[in-house]
Amino acid sequence: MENKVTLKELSKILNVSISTVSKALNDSSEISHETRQRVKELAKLNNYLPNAMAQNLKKKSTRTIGVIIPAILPQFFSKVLHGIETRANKLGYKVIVCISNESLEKEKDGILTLITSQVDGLIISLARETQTMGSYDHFQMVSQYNIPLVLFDRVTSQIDCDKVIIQDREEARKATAALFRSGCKNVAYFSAISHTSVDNERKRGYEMACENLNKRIFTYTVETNEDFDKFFQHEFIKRSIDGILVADELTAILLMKTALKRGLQIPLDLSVIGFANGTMGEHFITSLSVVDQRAMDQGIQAVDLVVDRIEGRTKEDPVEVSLEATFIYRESTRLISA
Amino acid sequence: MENKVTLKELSKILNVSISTVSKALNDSSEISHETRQRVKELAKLNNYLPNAMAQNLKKKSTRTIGVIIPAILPQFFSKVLHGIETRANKLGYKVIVCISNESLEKEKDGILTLITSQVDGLIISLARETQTMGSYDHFQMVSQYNIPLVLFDRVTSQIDCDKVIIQDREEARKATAALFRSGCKNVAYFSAISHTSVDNERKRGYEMACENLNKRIFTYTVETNEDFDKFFQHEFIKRSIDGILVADELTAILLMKTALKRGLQIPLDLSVIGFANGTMGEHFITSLSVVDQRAMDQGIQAVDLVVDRIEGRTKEDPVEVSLEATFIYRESTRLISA
DNA sequence: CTGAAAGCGCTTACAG
DNA sequence: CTGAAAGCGCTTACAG
Repeated sequence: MENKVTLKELSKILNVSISTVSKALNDSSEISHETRQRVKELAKLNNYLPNAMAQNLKKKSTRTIGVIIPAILPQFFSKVLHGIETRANKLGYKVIVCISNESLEKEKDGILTLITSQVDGLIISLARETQTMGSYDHFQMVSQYNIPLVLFDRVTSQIDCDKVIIQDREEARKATAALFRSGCKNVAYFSAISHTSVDNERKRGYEMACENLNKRIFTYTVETNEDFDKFFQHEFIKRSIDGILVADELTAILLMKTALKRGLQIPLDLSVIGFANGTMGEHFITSLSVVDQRAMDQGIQAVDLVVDRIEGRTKEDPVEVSLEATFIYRESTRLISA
Repeated sequence: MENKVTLKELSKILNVSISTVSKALNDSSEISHETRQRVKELAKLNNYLPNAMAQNLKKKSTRTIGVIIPAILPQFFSKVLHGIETRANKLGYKVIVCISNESLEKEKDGILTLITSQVDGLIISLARETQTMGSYDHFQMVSQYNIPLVLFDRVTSQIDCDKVIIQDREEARKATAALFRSGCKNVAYFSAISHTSVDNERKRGYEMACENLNKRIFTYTVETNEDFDKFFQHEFIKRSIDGILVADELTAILLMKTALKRGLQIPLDLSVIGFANGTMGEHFITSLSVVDQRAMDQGIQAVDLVVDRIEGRTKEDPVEVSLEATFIYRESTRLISA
């Protein structure tokens, strides 16, 4: 009922000017110690909170970071968001979140909304549709408005900005090689996120490993449960596949589920390695060996990069942070000799 | 480089007043059709975007909803957030997210930050520490500043505001009764979220079911893996427990994992029902029967309630929406006769 | 040490 | 139909 208290009201009560109140609350050395005390007491008494809109308008900084993620349900993205939120808060920044839902249009809207909201910086992982269409015009706004931008995980060389990624290609290559080393004869690649940058990279890494060892390449796009069934009925048998690298966690779990239901033994009949490191893969029986995408670290790094830009600590050239991923050895793979 | 365009600059180029530009962009009927066209064209040409800080300061509305969740990693909360974000966007609101990390202090900070940010409304699920200590003083600020508030899932009768919950007590009672009906002789209650409102309610519902049927009550608080091992070594045998109601998904999974590792059969030797409805329980082998907490719906309802308040569509009295949860029958329970 | 004034970028009565 | 003016709640040179 009593509603917001303003500097003006405090100044009236104390019979001093608004300027004095403002300076006192900001601990300006211009103001006498005694006045500072009086002002602060009254402010606390009235639960005074500044109006950030007014402050920001004046200071031309909102201490807010805008974040656009393609989805929030895959644990990878909620972990990154956790990293972003925690780090941003520690550095005194708020976070406004938009979810693009893998849609180019919603990503565009998100960018406009966030620029309008005067965010000091942006952290974005590209929508699948955006990457499929290769449509990046909407990022011109970002550079025109001179807003520091960090891309993570789903990135593109077509946008000139700071980036955070893991070494997807190299990790996929190593994981594939490890499967062969553990005794697999025919290793396939599964993905439900085709056309994303990370999928391209991982697939390429997989292919490189196969080429190096003169192995045949088998890549599959899977979307529905039937795709899995079909795979096991035909390709799995025909190609004698006994190892699979999977580009995302949920797909890896669905794959293993189908295999187990069909009476296959993991990792004896079929070895599996997944990407990302989620609770689901960790607790599944059999537990999933994974390339840890270091979600939390990606979030933290992205914040550090964007804040460095905002606060002018980075010189001109774009920075690309390529985190070294770690392989987590679990039950879905046979012992791998170093 | 070129940086933000303002009304003033547009007005200079067109040789009209700032007021005219503003009105034209807002499609005011005061302005001639021709001028409107000219203004809009120039605005588009220059990628003009309004400064929301200035607009909000004037209009005293930010069309922003502040959200505080205790955690984001449990899928329940990221699903709710997804519901909130989607619905809020559809209604033209932005979302600022704070994560309290189950800490009272961070919850307080979050509230101050969000009030300072002039959010039009708040959606909060209480931190565990807040509920444990029963410390709700920081909510006085919210009512003093007259900010519409909706509590969801973790709520308290001590705060007078709109609420969204599921009927935790009744659902727990029904689930427990169902376990007995399916043939269980001794049903226990497991929780890793003790002292939260939802835990209290679910425990109470469990107890009611036991009392109704003259069954003994066994409640356990579990935090570590050892707790599970200890349980199976002692209590499980001593009490001949063959059914367990679990207050959260992860605990249910860890419980089943331990049971399966010890060679028990689910649901033959042990039936399990969990709360929340996550991907993990769905895909676990054996899949988990659950009370669906309707995460997405809770988020949507919370937004509707808070927006109704913001836009003055609700009269005085607090509204409590109590969603009917649905039971999802899966493999972790024996067939339950109606 | 204190205060008057200008201004951040908008919107909106009000006058013409 | 257009524009001058006031004001949203702050901050910050500048004067005194």
